[in-house]
Amino acid sequence: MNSKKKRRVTLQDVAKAAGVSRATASLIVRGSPKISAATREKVLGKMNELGYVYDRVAANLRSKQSTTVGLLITEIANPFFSELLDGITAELEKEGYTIILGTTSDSYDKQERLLATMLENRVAGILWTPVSASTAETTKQLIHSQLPVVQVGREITGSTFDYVGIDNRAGAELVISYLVKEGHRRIAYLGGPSAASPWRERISSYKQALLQAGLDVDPSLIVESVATREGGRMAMAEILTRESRPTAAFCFNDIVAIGAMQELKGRGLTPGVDMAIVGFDNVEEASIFTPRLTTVSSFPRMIGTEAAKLLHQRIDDFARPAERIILEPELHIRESSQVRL
Amino acid sequence: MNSKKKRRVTLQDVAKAAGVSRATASLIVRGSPKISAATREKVLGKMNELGYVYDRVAANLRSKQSTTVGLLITEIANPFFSELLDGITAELEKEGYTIILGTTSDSYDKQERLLATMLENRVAGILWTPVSASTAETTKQLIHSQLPVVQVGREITGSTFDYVGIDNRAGAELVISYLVKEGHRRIAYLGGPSAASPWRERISSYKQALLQAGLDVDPSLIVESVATREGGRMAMAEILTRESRPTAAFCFNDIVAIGAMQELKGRGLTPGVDMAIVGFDNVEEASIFTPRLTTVSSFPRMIGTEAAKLLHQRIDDFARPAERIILEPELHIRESSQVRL
DNA sequence: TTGAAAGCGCTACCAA
DNA sequence: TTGGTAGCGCTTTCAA
Repeated sequence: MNSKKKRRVTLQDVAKAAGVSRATASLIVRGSPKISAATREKVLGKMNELGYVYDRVAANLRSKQSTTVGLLITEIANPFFSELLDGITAELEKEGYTIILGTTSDSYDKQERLLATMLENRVAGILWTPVSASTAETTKQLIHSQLPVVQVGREITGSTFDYVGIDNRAGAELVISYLVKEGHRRIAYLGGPSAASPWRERISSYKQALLQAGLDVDPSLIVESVATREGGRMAMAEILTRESRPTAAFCFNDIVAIGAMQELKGRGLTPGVDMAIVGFDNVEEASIFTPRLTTVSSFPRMIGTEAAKLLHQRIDDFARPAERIILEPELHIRESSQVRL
Repeated sequence: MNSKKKRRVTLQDVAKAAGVSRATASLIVRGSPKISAATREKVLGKMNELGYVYDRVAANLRSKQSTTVGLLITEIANPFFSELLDGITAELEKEGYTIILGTTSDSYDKQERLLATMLENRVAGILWTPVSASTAETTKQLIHSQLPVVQVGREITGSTFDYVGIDNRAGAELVISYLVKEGHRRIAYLGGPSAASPWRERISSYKQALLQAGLDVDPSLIVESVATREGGRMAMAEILTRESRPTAAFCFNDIVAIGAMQELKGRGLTPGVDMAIVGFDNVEEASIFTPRLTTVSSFPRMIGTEAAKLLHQRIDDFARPAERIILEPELHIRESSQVRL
C-alpha cells in the first residue's frame, strides 16, 4: 500500500468546515428532509469543495446494513451463463445493489472459499448457481448463517432456498416427442455433467418420454461429458462407435450440440442429414451455426432478472415462504434436425 | 430487513468465551505466530463452536485497508468481453481480491454512478474499459481520488493510467496488407463506435495501409455502427447501396463481421465468394460460423490476466511509472476471405 | 432543527 | 505472549 496517501476527507471534516455537527452532516448526506435549506446548501457546498466521498463501508458497519450482494456463477465463457450474468447484473444494479462476483469453475473448494469471503464481506444476500458437487452440508452452513439465498438455473437436492430455472423436464419432453414424431427410434442423450440438477431432470424426462412412446431406453446411447464444445465432440465420437448408430442426438446444451456437430462434420457427416441434432438453451451461436441448431429456449437473461427480483424480495422479508419460479421452455425447430429417415 | 435476525458473533464474544482478551483473539484470526499453541487451539475451538464469522468490513475500516477491487466493463454479452472478464476474474481471485462488478452498457452516466459507488465502497483499485464517451473530466476525478487504475482494451485519450490492450494499428495493418496482396482495391471499413480508441486506431491504420499500397481512401466505404450483430447487418446493408461495391470488408470486430455475413447471406450473396470479410478479435464464433471467419486474434483472456497483474502491482506501489502492455495481434486466414477476383 | 455522546466490530499501540 | 485503551467513519439516540 502507498504510505503517503492523502487522508480521506470525513464527515467530521465537512461538519467542522461548515460549522455544524457531525450528526447534521450525516443527515444531509442521507437526504433527510428535516434540515433547513440554508444549512443543507452550506454543507453540500463544503462537501464539494473538500472532495468528500461517502464511506459506505463505515456507514454499513454502524447501521448493520448492507447494500452488497454476492453473485456466484460456475463459468463466464459459456454464453448461457454470460447471458444469465447479464440479466442478473442489470436488475441488481437497477435495484441499487453492489455486486460481488465470484466464479467457481464448478469446483467445490472454490465455492466454499468464495462463499466464506462473501460472508466475511457482509453481503446482504447471495445469488448463485451451486456447483454440481454441492452437498447438504453446504446448504446447512448457509441456512445457519441466516442469509437470503436464491439458486439460479441449478439447485441443490433437498434445499429449501428460492429457485429460478427452466422446466427441464418439459424441455426434454418437447424435444423427444418432436423427434419421435419425426420417426426417430434411436435417440442418443449426449454430454453434460450428471451431477448437475438440470442434467438429471432432462435425462429423467428423456427416458420417460421414450418409454411413453413405446421405445426402449438404451443405456449405450447415453454418454456423459463435460459441458463444453470439446465434451460434445468426444461424446459424439464415442456414440459413433456404437454398432447400431442413433439417428438423432439430444444434447445437454447448445455448446455440446455444436461440438457434436463439428465432430460429425470432421468425419464427413452432415448434421441435419446424417443425424438429427438438438440442443438446449438457444444461445446466440445456435442460430449462427450451419446448419442452424434446433434447440429449446431456456431464457437465461429472464432467469437472471427473475432471480435478482426474488433475492430483493427475500432480503426485504426473510420470513416469506420459499418461492420457485419455473419458466416454460420453447422448442425452436431449425435445420439441424430435419433428417429424412 | 428481517428484524429478529441473530446477532452476529463477534470477536469479543469469542474472546470472552475463551477467557482471553479481544486483542489476543484478533491476533489469532490473523494467524499471528506470537500466540502460544495452547491459546490458539482454545480460541479457534470456541470460534468453531460459536460459529464465528470474521468481519472483514470492520477490519478494513479499522486498518484502512481494502481487499476489494472494482471491475467496470461495458457489456457482458459480447464474447470478447466475457473472455476478458474471465481472464480478469481468474487472476484477481488467485491474488486474493474480492471483485465488485459493474457493467456500463457504454453509458457515461452509468459509468459515473458505478465509479462513485466503487469509491464509496473503498475499493483498493479499479480495472476498467472506459466508456467511449469518457472525458478528461472523468480522468481528473479518478486521479484526484489517488486510486490505482488500470485501463483494459480501451483508453481515454491523454490519460496516464496503466493500460493493457492489443496493438490495433498492427492488427489493421495485417488485415489490409493481406487483402491488398490478394488483389483487393476497394476495401470497406464496417461498424463500431468511432468514439472508442480501438476504432480510431484501427481506422487510422486502415487508411495509412491503403495509402501505402497506393490506393485511395474512399470515405463512402467507411460505415460506422454499434458494435453488435445488428450493427454489422446495417452497415453491410448500407455499403451494398454504393454504386461501386467494395470487394472486401474489414469489420470492426467479429460480432460485426458475423452480422455483415448474415446480411450478405440474407441477400443471396456468399461471404468469401461475393465479398471477402475479415473480422477482429478471434472470438469462438469466428471459427464456428460458415464460412469460417478470417480475423485477427486480440487475446482478450490474456489482456485480462495482464491487466489484473498490473493492477496488483500498482496497488502495491502507487508511485511506480505508468506501464503500457500492448499485445501483438495474429492474423488467422480462413474461408471468409478467400475470394477469387 | 441541531448537537453531544455512545458504539458498530475490528486493529493499533503501548504496557505488563 | 497477553491485555487494556483508543479510535477507524459513520449512524443512532436522546436531549436541547
